[in-house]
Formats: sequence, C-alpha cells, structure tokens
Amino acid sequence: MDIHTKEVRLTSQQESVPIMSKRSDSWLKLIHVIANIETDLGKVLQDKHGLGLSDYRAIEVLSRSPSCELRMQELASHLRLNQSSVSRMVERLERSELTVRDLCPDDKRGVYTVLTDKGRLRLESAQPDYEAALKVALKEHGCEELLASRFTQIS
Amino acid sequence: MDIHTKEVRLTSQQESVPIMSKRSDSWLKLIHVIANIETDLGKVLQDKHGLGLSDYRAIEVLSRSPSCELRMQELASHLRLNQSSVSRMVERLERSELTVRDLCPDDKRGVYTVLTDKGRLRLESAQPDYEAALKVALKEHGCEELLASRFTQIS
DNA sequence: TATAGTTATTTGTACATGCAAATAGATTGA
DNA sequence: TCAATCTATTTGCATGTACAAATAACTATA
Repeated sequence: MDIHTKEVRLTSQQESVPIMSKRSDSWLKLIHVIANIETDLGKVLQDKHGLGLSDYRAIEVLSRSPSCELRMQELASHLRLNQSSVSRMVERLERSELTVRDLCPDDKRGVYTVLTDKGRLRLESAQPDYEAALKVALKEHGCEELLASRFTQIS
Repeated sequence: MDIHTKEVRLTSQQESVPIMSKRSDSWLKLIHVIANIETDLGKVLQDKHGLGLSDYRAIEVLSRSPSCELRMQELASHLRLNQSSVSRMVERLERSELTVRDLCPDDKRGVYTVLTDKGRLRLESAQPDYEAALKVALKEHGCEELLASRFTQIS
C-alpha cells in the first residue's frame, strides 16, 4: 500500500470532517521550514550587508558568470524571477552601484548586467556570512537531510 | 571528509573566482523547484476555484479546527504569516464570504475567524484538485523523495 | 527589401506580505 | 483600585514580485 495516499481523519473532533493527505501536510511543513530559513538568510544579509536575498543571489550568479555579466533574461532564469522583476532588481543594484548595465553590441535589444568592483567586494564580504547562516539555519531547523538527497543530483 | 563543506571552483573560467559551496548551490535549486511547485498549485487554485494559495490554506486549516474557527494569531502561526498579513487575508476571505469574523466573548480583543458553509463548500471543491496537483507537481519536478524524509517525523 | 512575426526589455498596475505604529483591551503589582 | 505593562488586532506604509501591455529591435519569408 502506498502510504503517501493515506489520509488523516481526525475522528476525535465532532465538527468538520477534516481530510488532508499526509502529502499536503508534509508539504505545508516543508514550505514553512524553508520559509523560516529564507527569512533567516534574508535577515543576515540585510542586517550585515544591506542586501536583499534576491540581490545577493543576483550578484552571486553574476560573479560566477563569464566576464561577470549576464543578460536580463539569463539572470531571470538563473534566479527564477519574472523578467520585469529582474528589470527592477537590476535597477536597485545599479542604484547601489553593485552592477552596471551595458548594451549588447550584437543585439541592440539586449542588456548586460555587469558586476562592478563594488559589487564583487560586497559579495566577497557577504558570502561567508551567507554560507555560515545557511549552515546554521539548516541545522537549527533540522533540514540537513533535505539537501542530502539533492547532492546526488547529476546536473 | 565532509562533502558538504567542499567548495566548487570553476577553474575553466578566467575571470572571477567563483566560490559557492555545494550547500548553497543545492539550496538554491531546492527553493527553485519548491517555488515552481507552489506556482503550479497557485495556478490550479486560482484558475479552477478563484482561490489564492494562502486563502486556500487558511480555509483548509480552519476546516480542521474545532468549531471551524481560529483566532487571528492562531491562524497566523498555522500559516506562518505576519499578523497584519492575516488580518488582510481574513478581510479578503470575508469579502468572498468564505469566512466571518466573530468576537471572542471572554477576551474582547480577540477575533475568531469562522468558516462559513460557502467556505466549506469551496474547500471541498478545491481540495481534490489541490491534492492532485500537488501529487503531479511533486512527480513532475522529481521531488517525491523530499517529502519522504519528512514522513518519518514524530510531530 | 518590405512586411509580418518573434524576441528582449521596460513600464503600468495590482497585490500579498512585512514592519512599525496605533488602538483597544487584559493583566499585574503597588 | 489604579497605573504600568503586556497582548491582540488593525492600519499606514514600503517593498518585492507577477502579469500584461508597450516599445524597440531582430528574423524570416514572400
């Protein structure tokens, strides 16, 4: 029998016939611990480095890209964000002088977002704290095994 | 040696000294697949039932509560939402007539959010679709093993 | 090469959420 | 009992994001 499809029925209550699969229940718990961890990470970045979580991840991705630059669309897919969200995020990054926009020579529609020196320095300062906070948060929320399964991934 | 602390160094690139732990990398992938699944669930609920994800989860939690009611604070902690967010969410639910507010007799500050018949019907109609969509999405994104580890949880 | 269709980015708008302050009611201690 | 403190909820405000439309530029085809 597939335990995953078994339903929870709380017979001890009179009212309501609450039916919720174990799957939904586990899912809800999962997204809550994940949200808690993301909140922890966000706080660390904001408090210690004045960076939002997406902003941090953007400059992190840029730093690992050839020439430290990426087109808006590429950035969007790396961060799993809407194009318009990225457009506004890059606006923020540019205001903070962590990146600059550069026109794409062979496609005049295209825009490169390029990491600046200031951006690189900010990343280098934030990264250790981010990594440490992630490690701690995963442990505190008992989530180490979550990543374990994904370490075995091919890609 | 602890594989989790090993770092990825892309020596094939000239510029940038990209350092990112496997942990961070896995974490980013994890939150992306989870966001994808949440988006899938949200679309199903919105398209088929005119419900937001949080709204759905609110009435689901209410339906499993004694007398189908919960105080704002309790609802907030069940949904892992800010009190003010819940206040505004309940406002939405009430506009849709899925819940009603009821004053708490023994604490005049307190407010109960109570599921209405309409709310219960909406939930009963949405729940199968939600459960099915979750099952499909988990499979499509190759995430079944994610919940597997959490099924063994005590609480 | 001109036109139609496609792609990249930005902009207008809406919305869910969080933080902090305001408000109202409960609780505690002198 | 009254004053100070604490708790529950709501409200003002800011922000990050998504969707859809607008704009600009590229591509393909007739």
